Amino acid sequence: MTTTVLMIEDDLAIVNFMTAILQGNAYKVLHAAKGTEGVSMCALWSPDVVILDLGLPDQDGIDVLKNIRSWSEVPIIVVSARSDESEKVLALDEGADDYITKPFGTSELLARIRTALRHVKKKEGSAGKLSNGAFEIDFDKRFVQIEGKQVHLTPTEYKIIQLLALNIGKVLTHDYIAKEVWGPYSLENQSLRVNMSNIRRKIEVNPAEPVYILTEIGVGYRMVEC
Amino acid sequence: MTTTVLMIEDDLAIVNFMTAILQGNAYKVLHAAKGTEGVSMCALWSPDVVILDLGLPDQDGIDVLKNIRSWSEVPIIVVSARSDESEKVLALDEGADDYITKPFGTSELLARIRTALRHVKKKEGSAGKLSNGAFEIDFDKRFVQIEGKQVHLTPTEYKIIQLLALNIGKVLTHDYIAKEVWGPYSLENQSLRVNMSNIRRKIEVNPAEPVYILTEIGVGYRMVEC
DNA sequence: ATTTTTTCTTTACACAATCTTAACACCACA
DNA sequence: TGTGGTGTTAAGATTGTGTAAAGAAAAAAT
Repeated sequence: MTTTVLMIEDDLAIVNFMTAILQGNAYKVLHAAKGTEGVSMCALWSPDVVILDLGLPDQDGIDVLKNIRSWSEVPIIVVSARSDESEKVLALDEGADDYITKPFGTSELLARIRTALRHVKKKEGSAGKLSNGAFEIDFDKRFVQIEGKQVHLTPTEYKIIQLLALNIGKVLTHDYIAKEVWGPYSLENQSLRVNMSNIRRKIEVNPAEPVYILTEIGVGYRMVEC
Repeated sequence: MTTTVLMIEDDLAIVNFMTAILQGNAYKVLHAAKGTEGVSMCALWSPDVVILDLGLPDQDGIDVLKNIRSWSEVPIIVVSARSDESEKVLALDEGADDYITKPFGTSELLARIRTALRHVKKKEGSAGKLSNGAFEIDFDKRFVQIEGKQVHLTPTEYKIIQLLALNIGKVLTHDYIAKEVWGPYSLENQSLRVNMSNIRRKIEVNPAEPVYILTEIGVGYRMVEC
């Protein structure tokens, strides 16, 4: 389970330098040079942490911050050459988890990344496996079994079922699931219905009377405990 | 629900200044001048956030940090006059949630406090549970049980029952419930009566003699505490 | 580079759940 | 015996959901 860092930064010198450092510390590094590109990469790859430079050429960095924060809770560390207090306050209040002023030491950045990651790790709780009656899911191996037999799920189906399993017992709204799975792109979420139907055909004995994933009409879906 | 800040700081000038600022922003402020005192006050008062100055006279600030972190997950914002990178890294890795170097602006500190508080809020979830005799409602999971058995509620029914549960013991007027559930459009609400009847059929043993939700004739409805 | 396979999205429609409205029964009380 | 407030039931209208199928897009294989 490698940790992925998305760097949204236009200065190539910094990018190359930081990429080397991060890779040397066993992080996988993604890079976007523009804000718009950064937003879509964030949706596509779901990184574990985002490093955002506010001094981007194409778009106000704060807008990128707001955009990502509107549909994702990924930790965002803002990096800026400006040390105005007003900008710091703005960034932090718009949802940034940290704000570092250039120039900064690499070991400090690494430490702040570790700090940001601590927060999400705690939330996710225990990874590993979950067994719930005849239903089993292994998050590490990306593996779903039903009554001992493996079922094959497409990437989208797996994302959905993983989300429900990580929040077992809780009702997740259509909106929330859609944002987590598809990112900021507002598809008129019939895809979710179709996917759920396909999932049920694969994991339920009788898809018309589901046992594992129930519908809360008008609200969303819930994976039942036990 | 006031938010409490514990300041562990020996410089009285800073303490007085910061206390004024924090109180001006509706925080309740506790203060400890020594590390040992800080640890015990933290245990005693369970503040929502700790501001820790590393330059304490009696004890190494890092030890205070380690101590608190060994038994509490309260957000700790470290403040220091030293800007060594090594100290920052050490503090962050020992569990500090942030590190600010003196001198810093008050609005930045306030923003960082808000950021730290966001994290715990997220982790705590929203509301929690309420159990009232054989009646149980879990707001987080959107789950209602009566005598251990789950009852299925429609969206409207759930909104109503949630409203009553959140104001348990209080009488809520027809008008108030209608506005909360259906918005400002004042429909001549027979729907509320119908919904209440349906709710009672689901949660009461004998709907004709309700136990959980009582009618206050001419006024509204009330969920009784039991 | 081209074909084959898989996956994703959209459309359409049947069916089920929910909401609203209306009609009426009931009870307390004057 | 009315009257006002309330509870219950039923029916149509509305909205939400599940499923199948087909074309588009992406990934894998040749």
